[in-house]
Amino acid sequence: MTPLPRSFYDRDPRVVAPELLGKLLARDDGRSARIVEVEAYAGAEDAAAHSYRGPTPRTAVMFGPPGHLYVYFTYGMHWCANAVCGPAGEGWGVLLRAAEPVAGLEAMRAARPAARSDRDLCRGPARLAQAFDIDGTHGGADLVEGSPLRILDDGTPPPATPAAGPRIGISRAAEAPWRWWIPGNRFVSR
DNA sequence: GGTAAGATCAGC
DNA sequence: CTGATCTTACCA
Repeated sequence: MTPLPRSFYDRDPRVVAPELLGKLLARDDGRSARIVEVEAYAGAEDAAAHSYRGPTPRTAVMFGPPGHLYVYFTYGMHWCANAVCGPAGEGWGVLLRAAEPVAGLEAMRAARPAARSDRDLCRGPARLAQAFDIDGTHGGADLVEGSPLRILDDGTPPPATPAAGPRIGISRAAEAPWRWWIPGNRFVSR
Protein backbone atom coordinates (compact mmCIF):
# COMPACT_ATOMS: atom_id res chain seq x y z
CA MET A 1 0.00 0.00 0.00
CA THR A 2 2.31 2.73 -1.09
CA PRO A 3 1.37 6.06 -2.68
CA LEU A 4 2.26 6.27 -6.34
CA PRO A 5 5.49 8.26 -6.60
CA ARG A 6 5.76 11.57 -8.41
CA SER A 7 7.57 9.82 -11.25
CA PHE A 8 4.49 7.71 -11.97
CA TYR A 9 2.58 10.83 -12.96
CA ASP A 10 5.43 12.49 -14.81
CA ARG A 11 4.58 10.92 -18.17
CA ASP A 12 2.14 11.25 -21.05
CA PRO A 13 -1.44 10.88 -19.77
CA ARG A 14 -2.14 8.30 -22.47
CA VAL A 15 0.46 6.13 -20.78
CA VAL A 16 -0.52 6.98 -17.22
CA ALA A 17 -4.27 6.51 -17.71
CA PRO A 18 -4.38 2.76 -18.41
CA GLU A 19 -1.82 2.17 -15.67
CA LEU A 20 -4.10 3.88 -13.15
CA LEU A 21 -6.67 1.12 -13.61
CA GLY A 22 -6.65 -1.05 -10.49
CA LYS A 23 -5.01 1.59 -8.28
CA LEU A 24 -6.76 2.84 -5.16
CA LEU A 25 -8.03 6.35 -4.66
CA ALA A 26 -7.85 6.86 -0.90
CA ARG A 27 -8.77 9.48 1.66
CA ASP A 28 -7.18 9.82 5.07
CA ASP A 29 -10.51 9.02 6.76
CA GLY A 30 -10.47 5.46 5.42
CA ARG A 31 -12.47 5.85 2.25
CA SER A 32 -10.94 4.02 -0.69
CA ALA A 33 -12.05 2.84 -4.10
CA ARG A 34 -10.41 0.95 -6.93
CA ILE A 35 -10.12 3.00 -10.12
CA VAL A 36 -11.90 1.22 -12.98
CA GLU A 37 -12.34 3.94 -15.61
CA VAL A 38 -10.23 6.92 -16.70
CA GLU A 39 -9.76 9.37 -19.55
CA ALA A 40 -6.61 11.11 -20.76
CA TYR A 41 -6.53 14.82 -21.69
CA ALA A 42 -3.50 15.88 -23.68
CA GLY A 43 -3.19 19.66 -23.42
CA ALA A 44 -2.28 21.66 -26.50
CA GLU A 45 -2.76 18.74 -28.87
CA ASP A 46 -6.21 17.85 -27.54
CA ALA A 47 -9.12 20.12 -28.49
CA ALA A 48 -11.29 18.48 -25.82
CA ALA A 49 -8.94 19.39 -22.97
CA HIS A 50 -9.64 22.35 -20.70
CA SER A 51 -5.95 23.15 -21.11
CA TYR A 52 -6.12 23.20 -24.93
CA ARG A 53 -5.82 26.98 -25.25
CA GLY A 54 -3.16 27.46 -22.62
CA PRO A 55 -3.30 28.25 -18.92
CA THR A 56 -6.18 30.24 -17.41
CA PRO A 57 -6.99 30.85 -13.74
CA ARG A 58 -9.22 27.78 -13.81
CA THR A 59 -6.68 25.43 -15.41
CA ALA A 60 -3.55 26.74 -13.69
CA VAL A 61 -3.16 23.52 -11.67
CA MET A 62 -3.03 21.46 -14.88
CA PHE A 63 0.06 23.38 -15.90
CA GLY A 64 1.75 22.83 -12.57
CA PRO A 65 3.82 19.85 -11.42
CA PRO A 66 2.51 16.28 -11.84
CA GLY A 67 0.83 14.29 -9.09
CA HIS A 68 -1.53 17.05 -8.04
CA LEU A 69 -5.31 17.16 -8.30
CA TYR A 70 -7.01 19.31 -10.92
CA VAL A 71 -10.58 19.81 -9.71
CA TYR A 72 -13.13 21.61 -11.87
CA PHE A 73 -16.76 22.65 -11.45
CA THR A 74 -19.19 22.00 -14.27
CA TYR A 75 -22.87 22.11 -15.21
CA GLY A 76 -23.45 24.51 -12.36
CA MET A 77 -23.35 21.76 -9.75
CA HIS A 78 -20.74 19.06 -10.22
CA TRP A 79 -17.08 18.68 -9.27
CA CYS A 80 -14.73 16.35 -11.14
CA ALA A 81 -11.16 15.33 -10.34
CA ASN A 82 -8.09 14.73 -12.49
CA ALA A 83 -4.54 13.65 -11.76
CA VAL A 84 -2.14 16.15 -13.33
CA CYS A 85 0.48 14.39 -15.47
CA GLY A 86 3.69 15.10 -17.30
CA PRO A 87 6.20 17.89 -16.81
CA ALA A 88 4.88 21.23 -15.57
CA GLY A 89 3.71 23.39 -18.45
CA GLU A 90 2.10 20.67 -20.58
CA GLY A 91 -1.43 20.87 -19.21
CA TRP A 92 -1.82 17.10 -19.20
CA GLY A 93 -4.15 15.15 -16.96
CA VAL A 94 -6.20 12.03 -16.36
CA LEU A 95 -9.87 12.32 -15.43
CA LEU A 96 -10.94 9.81 -12.77
CA ARG A 97 -14.26 8.61 -14.17
CA ALA A 98 -15.32 5.67 -12.03
CA ALA A 99 -14.20 3.46 -9.16
CA GLU A 100 -15.25 0.41 -7.24
CA PRO A 101 -15.78 1.20 -3.54
CA VAL A 102 -13.44 -0.80 -1.30
CA ALA A 103 -13.58 0.74 2.18
CA GLY A 104 -15.31 3.53 4.03
CA LEU A 105 -18.59 2.83 2.27
CA GLU A 106 -20.51 4.33 5.17
CA ALA A 107 -18.91 7.72 4.61
CA MET A 108 -19.49 7.46 0.87
CA ARG A 109 -23.16 6.70 1.35
CA ALA A 110 -23.45 9.66 3.69
CA ALA A 111 -21.77 11.88 1.11
CA ARG A 112 -24.07 10.60 -1.65
CA PRO A 113 -27.60 10.24 -0.31
CA ALA A 114 -28.90 10.13 -3.89
CA ALA A 115 -27.07 6.90 -4.69
CA ARG A 116 -29.60 4.12 -5.08
CA SER A 117 -27.05 1.38 -4.52
CA ASP A 118 -23.38 0.97 -3.68
CA ARG A 119 -22.80 0.45 -7.37
CA ASP A 120 -23.68 4.10 -7.93
CA LEU A 121 -21.39 5.53 -5.26
CA CYS A 122 -18.44 6.19 -7.58
CA ARG A 123 -19.88 5.36 -11.01
CA GLY A 124 -19.20 8.58 -12.93
CA PRO A 125 -16.72 11.42 -12.42
CA ALA A 126 -19.02 13.72 -10.44
CA ARG A 127 -20.35 10.84 -8.35
CA LEU A 128 -16.81 9.74 -7.57
CA ALA A 129 -15.89 13.25 -6.46
CA GLN A 130 -19.02 13.49 -4.34
CA ALA A 131 -18.43 10.11 -2.69
CA PHE A 132 -15.00 11.33 -1.57
CA ASP A 133 -16.22 14.85 -0.68
CA ILE A 134 -13.87 16.30 -3.27
CA ASP A 135 -14.63 19.90 -4.19
CA GLY A 136 -12.86 23.13 -5.07
CA THR A 137 -10.99 23.19 -1.79
CA HIS A 138 -9.01 20.18 -3.06
CA GLY A 139 -7.81 21.93 -6.20
CA GLY A 140 -4.05 21.44 -6.34
CA ALA A 141 -4.01 18.82 -3.58
CA ASP A 142 -0.81 16.78 -3.68
CA LEU A 143 -1.60 13.11 -4.33
CA VAL A 144 1.90 12.04 -3.31
CA GLU A 145 2.13 13.62 0.13
CA GLY A 146 0.70 16.29 2.38
CA SER A 147 -2.98 16.20 1.43
CA PRO A 148 -5.92 14.05 2.54
CA LEU A 149 -6.04 12.34 -0.86
CA ARG A 150 -3.73 9.71 -2.31
CA ILE A 151 -3.58 7.17 -5.09
CA LEU A 152 -2.18 3.93 -3.73
CA ASP A 153 -0.70 0.81 -5.26
CA ASP A 154 -1.80 -2.29 -3.34
CA GLY A 155 -0.10 -4.65 -5.75
CA THR A 156 -3.11 -5.10 -8.03
CA PRO A 157 -1.78 -4.95 -11.58
CA PRO A 158 -3.61 -3.01 -14.29
CA PRO A 159 -5.52 -5.23 -16.72
CA ALA A 160 -3.21 -6.86 -19.26
CA THR A 161 -5.63 -5.78 -21.96
CA PRO A 162 -7.60 -2.72 -20.86
CA ALA A 163 -10.66 -1.78 -22.87
CA ALA A 164 -10.35 1.50 -24.78
CA GLY A 165 -12.72 3.77 -26.65
CA PRO A 166 -13.81 7.36 -27.25
CA ARG A 167 -14.21 9.70 -24.31
CA ILE A 168 -17.63 10.57 -22.92
CA GLY A 169 -19.49 13.87 -22.95
CA ILE A 170 -17.17 15.81 -25.25
CA SER A 171 -17.89 17.38 -28.63
CA ARG A 172 -14.41 18.24 -29.91
CA ALA A 173 -11.83 15.55 -30.62
CA ALA A 174 -14.62 13.08 -29.97
CA GLU A 175 -12.95 10.31 -31.97
CA ALA A 176 -9.74 9.96 -29.96
CA PRO A 177 -9.89 6.64 -28.07
CA TRP A 178 -8.46 8.05 -24.87
CA ARG A 179 -10.87 6.45 -22.42
CA TRP A 180 -9.78 3.25 -20.74
CA TRP A 181 -11.63 0.89 -18.43
CA ILE A 182 -11.40 -2.54 -16.86
CA PRO A 183 -13.18 -4.89 -19.22
CA GLY A 184 -16.40 -6.28 -17.81
CA ASN A 185 -16.18 -4.32 -14.59
CA ARG A 186 -19.63 -3.48 -13.31
CA PHE A 187 -18.57 -0.18 -11.72
CA VAL A 188 -17.64 1.41 -15.07
CA SER A 189 -19.92 4.34 -15.91
CA ARG A 190 -20.91 3.03 -19.35
C1' DG B 1 -21.07 43.45 -20.94
C1' DG B 2 -23.67 39.52 -23.04
C1' DT B 3 -23.93 34.85 -23.99
C1' DA B 4 -23.41 29.90 -25.14
C1' DA B 5 -21.68 25.67 -23.85
C1' DG B 6 -20.13 22.63 -20.63
C1' DA B 7 -14.90 16.18 -19.25
C1' DT B 8 -22.88 15.48 -15.46
C1' DC B 9 -26.59 13.56 -12.77
C1' DA B 10 -31.17 12.42 -11.09
C1' DG B 11 -35.90 12.00 -11.71
C1' DC B 12 -39.92 11.62 -14.71
C1' DC C 1 -35.50 12.57 -22.19
C1' DT C 2 -35.24 16.74 -19.82
C1' DG C 3 -34.36 20.18 -16.13
C1' DA C 4 -31.16 21.80 -12.82
C1' DT C 5 -27.74 25.46 -12.05
C1' DC C 6 -23.65 28.60 -12.59
C1' DT C 7 -18.86 29.27 -14.04
C1' DT C 8 -15.76 30.09 -17.65
C1' DA C 9 -14.27 31.70 -21.82
C1' DC C 10 -15.04 33.95 -25.92
C1' DC C 11 -16.93 37.68 -28.65
C1' DA C 12 -18.66 42.29 -29.45
